[in-house]
Amino acid sequence: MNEDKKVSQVVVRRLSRYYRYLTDLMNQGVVRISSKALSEKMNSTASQIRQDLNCFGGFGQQGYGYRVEELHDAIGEILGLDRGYRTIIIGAGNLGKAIANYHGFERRGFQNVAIFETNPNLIGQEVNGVLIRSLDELESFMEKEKPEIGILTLPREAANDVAQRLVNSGIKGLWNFSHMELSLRMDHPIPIENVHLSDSLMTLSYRITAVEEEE
Amino acid sequence: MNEDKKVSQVVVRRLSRYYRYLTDLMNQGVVRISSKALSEKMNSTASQIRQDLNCFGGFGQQGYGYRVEELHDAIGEILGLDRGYRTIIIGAGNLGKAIANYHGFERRGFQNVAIFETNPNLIGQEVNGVLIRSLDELESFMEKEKPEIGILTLPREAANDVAQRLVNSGIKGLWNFSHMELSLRMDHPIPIENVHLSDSLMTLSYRITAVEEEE
DNA sequence: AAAAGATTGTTAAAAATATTGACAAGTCTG
DNA sequence: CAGACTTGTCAATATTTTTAACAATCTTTT
Repeated sequence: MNEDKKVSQVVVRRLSRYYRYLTDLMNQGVVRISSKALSEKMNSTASQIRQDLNCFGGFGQQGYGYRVEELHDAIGEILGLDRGYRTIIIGAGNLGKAIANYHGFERRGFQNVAIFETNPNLIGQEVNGVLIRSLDELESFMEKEKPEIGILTLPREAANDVAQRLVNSGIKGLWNFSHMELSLRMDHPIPIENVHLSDSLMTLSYRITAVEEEE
Repeated sequence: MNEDKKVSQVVVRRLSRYYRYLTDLMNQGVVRISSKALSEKMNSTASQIRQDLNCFGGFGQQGYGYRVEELHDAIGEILGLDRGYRTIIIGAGNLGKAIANYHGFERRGFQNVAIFETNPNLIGQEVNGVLIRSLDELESFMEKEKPEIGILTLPREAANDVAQRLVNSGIKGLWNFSHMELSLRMDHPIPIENVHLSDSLMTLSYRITAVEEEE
């Protein structure tokens, strides 16, 4: 068990994928799986899966493999899914609504507790049972409810300011969809996970172009 | 100029970021920039930026630096943004709508030409001026219009089937938001860019957990 | 209950990737 | 024209990621 060795992004990403697949297996009633079998589904190698898990300890049994549910829960715990993070969404556009409505996040233990907007026409409405509030209430809400994760689905012009306000109010992590790099002042740096959809699309564009040039 | 050396993902990702920033510079009227100045904004190093560009050729001038607009357009071309890719969205839920409504993609040369759905209540409506069609029309539309990129924003249960139909109809690339790995039969493999939002959120969760354990 | 077979955790080696440093060559500026 | 800059490029270095190997030990079979 090397609980303290720095674990690389790639490993965590793969862990999330294993987790997703193990959830499926559980639902199918599968009880046991070996690193070999798992690796075939993940198209990876048995060695890599064992190596990935080894960053956090041993979860299997020699000669037997892994108990699906046990491994599932263990990875869930590693990923922090058992902590029941509460999220707030800033920006009630289509993307914000899409995230608010997606039940997969709830299933993984994320609970969305508020949505903030500046557009007065939207304020007061509900999405998936959650009230859309004025952005003016952000600080008072933060103080009272102390949600951990801020989800930024607002236009890039406003994103940095709002992110800074969240940091100042003690947010623990940011999920940034705003098509720009955030540049924030932080006493204690918090994790920021960027989802730059335009970069992703441009990458796809590049790869299509590259494939065609190969031929 | 090593046009044919295999270029790594990381480089392409950074190129996209440079491109985004150069667009901003252009809008601010900045005419010239050096690799040093650019590197400071991208928090990277001058060497790395020159190295990245070097995969595709030389775009600057010794003693001067880069002409912003020229570099911008050159990277745009590398990324294939000048080709005017046409996209179709499958799944007219909130996420599909969010993408259809986002003008940033249009600005980068991506034109969405159709949306497909199975829900009869949505079929016939328009999003951002684009008609929502029945999924039954998929093949006939593909044959007639030959769009290049398929954007999968539909539930995971249906995703693999639809993706296979798109591949069979000659799609050039897939942008997959469907929370699952696609497993497709392809004669000529096409690029698939996965945006696994749940993995991203789980990664954030992990990082928040890890930060707290550090303390 | 012993033997055969399976599969883990772990370490170390190998391979692949990514970053950095250095500098000749060329361009700009005064 | 001289000095200051800055690129393109190559090679060296560093880092990260993957693979291979195997002792330990649990399961299954007979």
